[in-house]
Amino acid sequence: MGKNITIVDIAKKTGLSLATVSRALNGDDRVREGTKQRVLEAAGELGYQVNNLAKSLNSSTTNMIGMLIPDITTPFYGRIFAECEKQALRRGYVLSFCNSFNQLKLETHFYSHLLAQHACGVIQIGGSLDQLTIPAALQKQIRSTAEKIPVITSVPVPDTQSCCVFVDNEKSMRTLLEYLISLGHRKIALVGGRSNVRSTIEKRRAYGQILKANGIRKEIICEGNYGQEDGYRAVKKLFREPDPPTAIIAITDMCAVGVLKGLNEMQLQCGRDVSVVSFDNTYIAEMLEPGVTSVSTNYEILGEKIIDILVDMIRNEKTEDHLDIPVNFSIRRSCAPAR
Amino acid sequence: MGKNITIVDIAKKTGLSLATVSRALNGDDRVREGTKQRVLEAAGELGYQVNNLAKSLNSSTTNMIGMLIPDITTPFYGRIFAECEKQALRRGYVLSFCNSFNQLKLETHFYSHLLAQHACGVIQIGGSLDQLTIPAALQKQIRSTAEKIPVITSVPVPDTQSCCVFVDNEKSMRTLLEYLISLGHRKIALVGGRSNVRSTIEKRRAYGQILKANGIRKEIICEGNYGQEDGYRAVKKLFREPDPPTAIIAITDMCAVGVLKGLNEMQLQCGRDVSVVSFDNTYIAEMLEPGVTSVSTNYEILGEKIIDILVDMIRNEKTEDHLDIPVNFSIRRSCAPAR
DNA sequence: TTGTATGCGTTATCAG
DNA sequence: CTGATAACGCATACAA
Repeated sequence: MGKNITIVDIAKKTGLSLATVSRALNGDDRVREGTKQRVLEAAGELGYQVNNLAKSLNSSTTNMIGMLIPDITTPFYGRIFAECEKQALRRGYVLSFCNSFNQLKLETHFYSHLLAQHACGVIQIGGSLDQLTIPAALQKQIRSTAEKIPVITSVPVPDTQSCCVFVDNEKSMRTLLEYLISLGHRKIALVGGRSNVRSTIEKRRAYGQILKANGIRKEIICEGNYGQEDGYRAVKKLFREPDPPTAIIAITDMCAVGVLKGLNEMQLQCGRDVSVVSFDNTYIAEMLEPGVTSVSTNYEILGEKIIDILVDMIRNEKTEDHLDIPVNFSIRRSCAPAR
Repeated sequence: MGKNITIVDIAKKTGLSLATVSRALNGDDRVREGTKQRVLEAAGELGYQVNNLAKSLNSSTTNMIGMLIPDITTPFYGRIFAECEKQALRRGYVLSFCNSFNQLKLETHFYSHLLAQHACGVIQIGGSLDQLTIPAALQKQIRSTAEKIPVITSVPVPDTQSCCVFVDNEKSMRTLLEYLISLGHRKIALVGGRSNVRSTIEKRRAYGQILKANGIRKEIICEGNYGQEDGYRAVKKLFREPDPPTAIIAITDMCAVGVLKGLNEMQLQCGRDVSVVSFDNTYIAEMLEPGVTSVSTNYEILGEKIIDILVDMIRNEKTEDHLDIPVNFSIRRSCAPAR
């Protein structure tokens, strides 16, 4: 590993000063075209590589945005990440990313890391943030981080300058329910989801309100988690009891997978005997047989909004206070009129 | 945004010198326990945050490893990434990651970025690397990068110091084929995959050799891509012709999804009329109905090896030259004896 | 248009 | 054990 090549070397080689070389390299106007060429040429010959560390240290600013997500192997979060990355690149920023796996320690650690690296902004989606009461340690970390750099969270954090880009769970739930009700369903179960997770709570609240508004008394809620097993277990239970639902709302696409497995085992046909819909509208919903009708926020727009707002904050510009992200609703073959 | 708090501030507050503060902060032995406490306390009170930029600039070393992957939203690459991240964190390194989307420009750009950030190592899996002849621009970039920092690739790059951690496609194919043959199948189709992708070429070569070794003449190869549509299309075509296969090997789990859809439409039952297996063994294979028998390298071990070797290279230690990563074979309900 | 000198926050070297 | 000072590579205010 030979010595690093720096602008000093270029200066020597060209006989110019550091300042001129620096300016030429950064496309400063006030440098003669000829000199600029000389510098660029010398840089190429020497195999010069900028050192962003020095650059950032000097300017005390980077183009790195941190992104904290529970689990990127999940199609839902994976998609959100990919959209954010795309937008960030477009705006000249780089995303530095970390799986939190819902571990508080990893989360707070990542915030410190970002601060140490002088990231120019942070995005956290889900994780411990989703708990009904955000852990004090995380709250504190976010608070102190937000004093230095812009922070965007998927859930509002009290007493903080962080900005919340929220997903409208009420609207999604309304979309699903109105669809099912329009098909004549009145016994509709909501399957999966923990009662200490904010988004689930919001969905359940909307579920209750909308049912009531439509004159439906019966709420069927199956507590669980967000995976395949949870949908499976719920179905098994629901259809062993008398008066089972005619339609099922799965809390995630993965949960719907289990629902379909369960129905299948019980010789019930999805899309004929029982209607199934789900949240998240990832490729999983499309992949199933039959394809499952599913709803989510529009991922492209979500990613765009998140990055737009963050970049606005970074550049100290005005930023939208209200945002209305449209819903992505795909009707597939998993539903039929109630009989 | 108030002024940054640095060790200078701590030095002032404690009346110590910069050097001592620095040492105390880094847990240097040769500093009195009492002073250390004073420093730590002051740091806490001031809300001091290390500046890794300065640190790295000075030591000209970071703990950041770059990882370049085609598309992280894919369960296959997502899993590999997650395993690498886990191992990297365990070893005290941070992964900086970029989706290449198979775009040459993004790839070379990412290499420059990593060099500029003084990453301590790079991992590239797939992408343009998978093309039969690696694009010259990428090859050049890898070559010059590998002169400065360790590089690990999923495919050997000629004339380079980069290290290749390869996946044994032959072994995987053998596992699948021997299983099918042991069930009595002799008309086995290989569905999906482009003929200019190295891993596919390797799989096809193994497919041909193993069939021949078992006295099977007939090779049925359906060119395509790696998605759902490709499996679907292939099945439609295969079963419209006379003498269709009794077993299908899908080039990926996603491809198997399409295969199942196609069979379903043609009233053929997977796991009874036709046997289906696939590569990658991601949760997709498990999710399908019926679950699809699938094979892959062991992801945990792959991630571990990759990071172990890279870290060895970073620390200039000896590194394994040969690595034998075991195969992950899950038998599910998608196969039956040939009739 | 170009050059000089200084600082960004740390660590390392050399002296006490 | 502790302190002063010089790097690390770059950008910029100020001077020419």
